[in-house]
Amino acid sequence: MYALIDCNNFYASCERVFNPALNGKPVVVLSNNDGCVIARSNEAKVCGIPMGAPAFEYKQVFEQNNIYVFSANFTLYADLSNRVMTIISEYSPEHEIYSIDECFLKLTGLFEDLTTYGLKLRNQVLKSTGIPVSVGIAPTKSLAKVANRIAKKFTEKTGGCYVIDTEEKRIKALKWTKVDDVWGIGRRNAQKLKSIDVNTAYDFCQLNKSWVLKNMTIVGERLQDDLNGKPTLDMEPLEPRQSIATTRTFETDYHTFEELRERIVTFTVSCAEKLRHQHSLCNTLTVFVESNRFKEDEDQYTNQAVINLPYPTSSSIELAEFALQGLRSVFKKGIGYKRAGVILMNFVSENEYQQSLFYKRNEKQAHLMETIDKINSKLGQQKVRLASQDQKIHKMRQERLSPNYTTNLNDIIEIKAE
DNA sequence: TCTGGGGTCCTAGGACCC
DNA sequence: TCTGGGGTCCTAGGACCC
Repeated sequence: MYALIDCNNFYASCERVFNPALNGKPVVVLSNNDGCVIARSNEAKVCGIPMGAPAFEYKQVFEQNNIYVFSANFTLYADLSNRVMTIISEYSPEHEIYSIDECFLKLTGLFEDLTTYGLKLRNQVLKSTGIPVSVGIAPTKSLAKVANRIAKKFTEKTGGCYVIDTEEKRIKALKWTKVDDVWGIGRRNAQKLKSIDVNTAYDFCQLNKSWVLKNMTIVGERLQDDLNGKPTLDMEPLEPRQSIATTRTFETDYHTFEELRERIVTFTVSCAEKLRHQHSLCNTLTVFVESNRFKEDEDQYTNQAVINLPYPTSSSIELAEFALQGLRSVFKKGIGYKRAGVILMNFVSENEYQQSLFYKRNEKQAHLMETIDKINSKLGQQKVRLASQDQKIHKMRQERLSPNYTTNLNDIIEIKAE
């Protein structure tokens, strides 16, 4: 059996942990730049705020419904996520952290009643972290997803844990699940399926196998098997990332090369730090720039430069030089740039990689990077940085940022005695 | 005025080989 | 009129996830 543990409205729940006055109140969390809604408490969902809603369009709705609005505080969310995952991972020798707020467990050799087990897990996470989670348990991963949905939807009835352990329950659950809500069936395929009158997960499972293979590739075929109770999607081991990206939408449009340059260098350094953290070197670097697609009356332009590096590296200095080379080749005057980014890919391990006949890895720089990483991890991000980076830590709009309760001593919660 | 960010996997088609 | 056959590797773009 597999269990899927999913945090309820995770970011909104994180904001509530140290601010219990928010319990029972509608809460939304906004993306970077306070752009879009990326998390909603149940109360906010009831107010009709969709996922991804542009904040400025919903300003009135926020006010009319007394909604508590927060800028995304990813430092806080990442820290609370780690706490939740630590607890969950103690419940089984095999766990897979699927996203910041979801974790699969493989359950083998359990003697305990599964519902009891799930409820115990749920209660411990809630008690230890303040984060409410839902637990779904079933014979396959995709069915555990379905079970989780039921647990979340009918929290009062289920107590937040639902188990699919009989064929009757499986059929009933699949008939209840709309085809658009199936894990792995996105907008495109849902549309296609509905056009042939396939409306529920159950209908999808009844479909002819060759139709599924032809129209939804092997991905669809695997999903169908998995939903039919034949475990096809297994636990995936934790691997280093295959690509690392830093991309941003700017607060205003940039028109000059210099403005873009310092941002691109900072993006590159941020990617390089993550690259070194997983002990990889990269072989390919992509730089892209985009104009403001919402200003339809202005000239639109997007371009990217893909640079195949002459030797694999993780040095911020070297990568920044390549990134600037890329930026120079895509930069065009007279455009208002609204978004840009850097993507690293084609990684090799720091310890085993093909050396070049003509270039040698700069060992001095590798040591320098190690030292900079150590200083920054001790004294705070970007304390040591390249001169070509932003001179200021770049200000994005974050008007409603909550304190870093758990990661900054100055933000630690105060408890006042009467 | 304002509209996010970071990932993975699969396939078709091009370029190449003999 | 007619234009082979069988491979591999790479990449861009699509579809999906959170």
